[in-house]
Amino acid sequence: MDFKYEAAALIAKSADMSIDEIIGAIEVPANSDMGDYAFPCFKLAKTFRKAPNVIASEICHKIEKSDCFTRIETVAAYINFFTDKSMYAKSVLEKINAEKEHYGEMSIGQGKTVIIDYSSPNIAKPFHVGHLRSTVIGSSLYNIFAKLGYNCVGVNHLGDWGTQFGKLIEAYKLWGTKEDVEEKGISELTRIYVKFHEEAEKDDSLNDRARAWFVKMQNGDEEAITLWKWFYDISIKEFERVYDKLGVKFDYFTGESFYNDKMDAVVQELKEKSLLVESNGAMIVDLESDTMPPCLILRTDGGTLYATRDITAALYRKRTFDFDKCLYVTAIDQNLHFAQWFKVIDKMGYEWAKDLVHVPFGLVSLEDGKLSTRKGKVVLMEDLLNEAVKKTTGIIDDKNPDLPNKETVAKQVGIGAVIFDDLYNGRIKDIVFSWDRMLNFDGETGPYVQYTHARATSVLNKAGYCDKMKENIDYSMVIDDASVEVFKILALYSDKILEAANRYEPSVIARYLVDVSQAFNKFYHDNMILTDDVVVRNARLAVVDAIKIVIKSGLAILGIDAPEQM
RNA sequence: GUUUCCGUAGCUCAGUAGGAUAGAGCGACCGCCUCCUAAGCGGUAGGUCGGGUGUUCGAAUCACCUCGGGAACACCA
Repeated sequence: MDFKYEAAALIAKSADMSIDEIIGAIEVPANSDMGDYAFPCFKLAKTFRKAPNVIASEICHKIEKSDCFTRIETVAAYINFFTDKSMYAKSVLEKINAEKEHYGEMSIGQGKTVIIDYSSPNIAKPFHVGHLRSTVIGSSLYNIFAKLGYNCVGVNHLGDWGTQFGKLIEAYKLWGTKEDVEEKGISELTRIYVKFHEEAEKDDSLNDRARAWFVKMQNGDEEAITLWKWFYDISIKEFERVYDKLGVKFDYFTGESFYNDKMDAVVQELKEKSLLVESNGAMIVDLESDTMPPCLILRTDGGTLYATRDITAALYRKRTFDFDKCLYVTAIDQNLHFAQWFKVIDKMGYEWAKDLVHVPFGLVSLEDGKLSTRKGKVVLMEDLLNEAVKKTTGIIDDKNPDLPNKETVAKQVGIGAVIFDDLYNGRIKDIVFSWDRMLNFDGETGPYVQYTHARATSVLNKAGYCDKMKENIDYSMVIDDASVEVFKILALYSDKILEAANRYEPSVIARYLVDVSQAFNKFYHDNMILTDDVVVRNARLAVVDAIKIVIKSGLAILGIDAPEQM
């Protein structure tokens, strides 16, 4: 039973309109004194040529009786519906109990593919807090679209090709040793990379030698490729360690190098379509008629660029996966870049250019300014995660010293806190990294949601909750305000997933989980669950069980574990 | 200069396909564990929704202007 749909159907019949015209306008009033669902009649004023409040009362008069609602009344231009509380409780709880972890899933994405390009760090550079956003936002979008039934393809478009590797090879030849690189990994590669830039300031010939190395790489020179592959493997090993901690997965690690041998054909295609023009020695696609700066395709020396590789990758992905959407989760400062090459795809005559979506997020900076690998001004991802786990361990020792699996829980909670913090606010917001905020576990945080889940689990365990208790539940036992508030929120789950997908905004889910948690904690506070009255007890346990299912499911969407105890 | 993003409580932010008295959390102050996990719950204090004009029955939400902050803008990614 869908109460919102039922309300829309009643209005539609009474006003002689279609349900589709009505249902989008149905609201859930902020204050339950005004009902559980409401329909504002202002918009009908023009069609009916009457005052909104007159329309409201006329429609209201004609509405037929329904078992779903105990009361339907008019307040000014609003028609307010008061649900039959126990029927409402029954419909929400039975649905969740029947669907379990599949509750909230939809099939609108059935047979469609969405590619999500996320994380995509540069090889040979440290994985720092600036990389967290793309990683967790993309990973969460993957889960969100999967809930809608889409076939999701997660791609880590590694920055693993380009002149920077020529620089690295030259730097290694000059100042590096096999032992140091093997022992210290990326930090050693970073050291010699930074040194290269310092030295190149004084001696420009270093840059020439670096470019020469890159040309060798492109031509498959054995020494160059061996070194490159070595740096690549070292980096991937460190990245994998971070991904494991974060619980993030990818279907493909096809980075930029993957497209090295596929770009010639694209350049050729651009030429054939007369889009490529020469400008100051470089080859560009002119976008003046689209009020954008030109898109650079080939450098003066014939080398490819970022845009060349992205265009090539998009064509490859369309051919290989025939996607319905391809999402690029990158920082907002790349806005122009994406707008430019999306336009180039469009100019090439591909109608699917409209399916390419840049999902931008705000910049991360430190309290004293920008993150900078070269200046050593970074907070490493591993340090952050370790610190969060350490802090959590301390809290557990303090609050729940006898907790079993302490280490596992500390990881789940500490890392959950970091992920949740990133996903809680709108992705477009800039973030100033703060240890204090990151390690605060009170209020609207991951640990708060996890704690709520642990509390719910604890009650269920104490009750020895089992299938037998789910039989013959008397839903009239859970019609108090706190319970009804819980049902209203639980009923919104699939709407929220859909909204999160439409807006490419995981924060919709994160905020929803806080709403669920707040509703539960109020319910928990107001209602003694484990009472002697078995009828009341079983009804309340059903509420707790439903909440547990939804919180666990929602946290999973964000990529966060839901410990049973903490 | 052009383009673009942002501006809501002391701080961090929700709320923007226009709708019933602008919401949380943190911080501050005051309460609540002989009762299911106090990483919790309740309460108090705190707001010219940057400013202006317009559209509308109705604007934090839309349009135009303006102020303030960030970012991008040719051979890096």
